[in-house]
Amino acid sequence: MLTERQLEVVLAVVYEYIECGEPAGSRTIAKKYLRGCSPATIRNEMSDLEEMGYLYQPHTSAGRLPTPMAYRLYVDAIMQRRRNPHPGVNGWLDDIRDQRRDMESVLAYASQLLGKVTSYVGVAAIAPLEDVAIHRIDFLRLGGETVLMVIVLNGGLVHSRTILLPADISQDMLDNISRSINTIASGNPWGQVREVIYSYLVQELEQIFHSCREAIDQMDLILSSRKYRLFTGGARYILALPDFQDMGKLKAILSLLEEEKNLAAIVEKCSQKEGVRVTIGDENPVPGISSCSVVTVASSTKGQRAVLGLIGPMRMDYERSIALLETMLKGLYEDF
Amino acid sequence: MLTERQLEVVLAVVYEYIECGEPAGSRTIAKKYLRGCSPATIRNEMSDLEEMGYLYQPHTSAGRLPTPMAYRLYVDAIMQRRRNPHPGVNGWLDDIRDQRRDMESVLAYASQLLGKVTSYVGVAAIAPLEDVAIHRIDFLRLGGETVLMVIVLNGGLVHSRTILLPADISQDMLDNISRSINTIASGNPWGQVREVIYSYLVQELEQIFHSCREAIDQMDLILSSRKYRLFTGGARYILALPDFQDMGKLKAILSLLEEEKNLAAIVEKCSQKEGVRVTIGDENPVPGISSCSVVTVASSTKGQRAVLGLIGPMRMDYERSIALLETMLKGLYEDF
DNA sequence: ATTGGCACTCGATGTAAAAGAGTGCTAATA
DNA sequence: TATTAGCACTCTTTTACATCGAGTGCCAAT
Repeated sequence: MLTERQLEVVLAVVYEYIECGEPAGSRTIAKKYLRGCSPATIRNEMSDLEEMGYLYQPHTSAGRLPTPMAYRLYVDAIMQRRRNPHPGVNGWLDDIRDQRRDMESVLAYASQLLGKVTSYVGVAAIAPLEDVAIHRIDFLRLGGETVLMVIVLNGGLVHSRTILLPADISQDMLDNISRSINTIASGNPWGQVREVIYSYLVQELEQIFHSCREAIDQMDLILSSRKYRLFTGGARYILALPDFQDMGKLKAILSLLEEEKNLAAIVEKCSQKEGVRVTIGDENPVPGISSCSVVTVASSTKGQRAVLGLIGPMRMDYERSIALLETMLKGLYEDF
Repeated sequence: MLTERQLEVVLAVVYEYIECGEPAGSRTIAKKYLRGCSPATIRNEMSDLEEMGYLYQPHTSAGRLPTPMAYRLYVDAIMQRRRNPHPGVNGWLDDIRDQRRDMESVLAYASQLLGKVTSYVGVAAIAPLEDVAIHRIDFLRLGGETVLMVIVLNGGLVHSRTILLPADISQDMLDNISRSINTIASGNPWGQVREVIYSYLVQELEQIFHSCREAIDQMDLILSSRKYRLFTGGARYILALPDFQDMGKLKAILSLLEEEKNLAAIVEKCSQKEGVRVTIGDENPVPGISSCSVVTVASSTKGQRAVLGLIGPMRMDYERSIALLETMLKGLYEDF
């Protein structure tokens, strides 16, 4: 569909706009990217490309801007190419290694780092895989009717949830229950042991079984829904970007970050396949950030699925973002 | 120092500015607040008040704005008065009761609620008191060298931390250690049992003691530092306020929210005494938000110190904010 | 098919005048 | 002596208008 030169022009416009943040004129493109052509030629091509939906003018006397279609073209082109690892990541990873123990704080820190070095919003997320084995389940009486249920999955992911259990079940009884449950569950995925545990609880705790309903429900919630645990960082840095001087956009993105649900939708959508994924503008499942792009990289090992991501303006530096995320996730996986 | 009428004028200017967000002119003040005087009289008073440092003009032909001193006067006046409970809080508390179990999620939700209904930034924090008794300490082997240490305090506060312990200490051994420690610690504050636990670990775990160093360190960190666990919510709503149209201020406040350390400083300072505390502009320990005010209310029970707060522009609605926080904290304490 | 030339468009920038809000001062007043 | 009306003055905001310049579209020449 597109001639060789048209492709060159589109990519040049995208590149130029990502670099400089201003509409690219025919003159600039001719001089910086297609030396063989005159501005007039570029103008003709641009005019055609505008009809085709790749470019548009904010007003008559301005240069051309890329449409989401053009960004898509550009990103697909990048993805074909071989990427170099992002420099500097190793140093940051050393920082992480030095100071952080558990997955939670590693990811929290990683998301902040991502935000800081890119000026976009950093995202990190982790969720258990469907078939992850349970490592152990413990119950700790907090006092009164409340009991803390701690579920540790193989791979080190820890979930804790407060549930209500009758006050007359002592800690010793809880320990016994936990021991029995662990005998059944430990090393197996929830799907395989759910029924067994259920019937164990039914017969063992007959008299108080109705109260255990909630424990089972919560286990289901944690172990079946496989919700992502989300971390974001660096929101403050986007304020410096020219693209977010508009309060409307700013509000949309801050709302997104505060609404766990929407952020989860984005991460979920992006993480369906392994590796890098770029979602441009309207391709995002969340309305309101249709002028933003999301770059994510996902990977699974040891029963967990981890996602690192960056949310930035549509004219974000895709090439660098992708390289950074890939290098970082790879580095993190070497440690954990 | 201030005559009766001067006081009236200052308070009127503050009130007017809080209400309308624009500099108050002599005419307005005379018409809306001091009917007995003419604008010219008010002008004279204002001029004196400006010399005294209570008011200032952004430029010659504008009305007067309150200085932090004036806000202080205004807030002190409010604090003298009896406050009515904030309406609507009971409904929100019902929401919280229905859906949330543990302190963590209650406070997270509360902070979001506070932000949403005021358009300021909501803050919630909780920390153990110095003499809080330990309820129990457990160790859960996560796999490899990592062990999850869970410390439950009387009152329901739960701290967990991943520590490293040699892989050859089995879960059974961990359970034994935990049992012994709990026999010593349960029901007592850390300060009283620290040494006993220390020497127990020394003699019991002689051969691996050096590895337990970290466990003790982490206990100290959690139990002695009594750091606040912080929650913030509603940052997105301040974007709509005219006071935060300025990117500089916005950046300052977002940075504050992302920097746990600074936020902790604010909460700590505000929570030194019981009840309501208002910190205006420069009175805040954190530079950068010198154009903001912080209203907090603190209270201690059951071994915990809880703080609710609002961070808003200096011209925030102090009266409503104070009422809201007081009503809310009181309501939360009835439940927990 | 490409290019140079040129008229045209439209936002950005700058300047000047007018409008409006509010003050400070002075002289009159109670 | 404290208050007030009146008025000149200051400074921002708004509006209008001219200018500039980047960039286009189109046409005729190559």
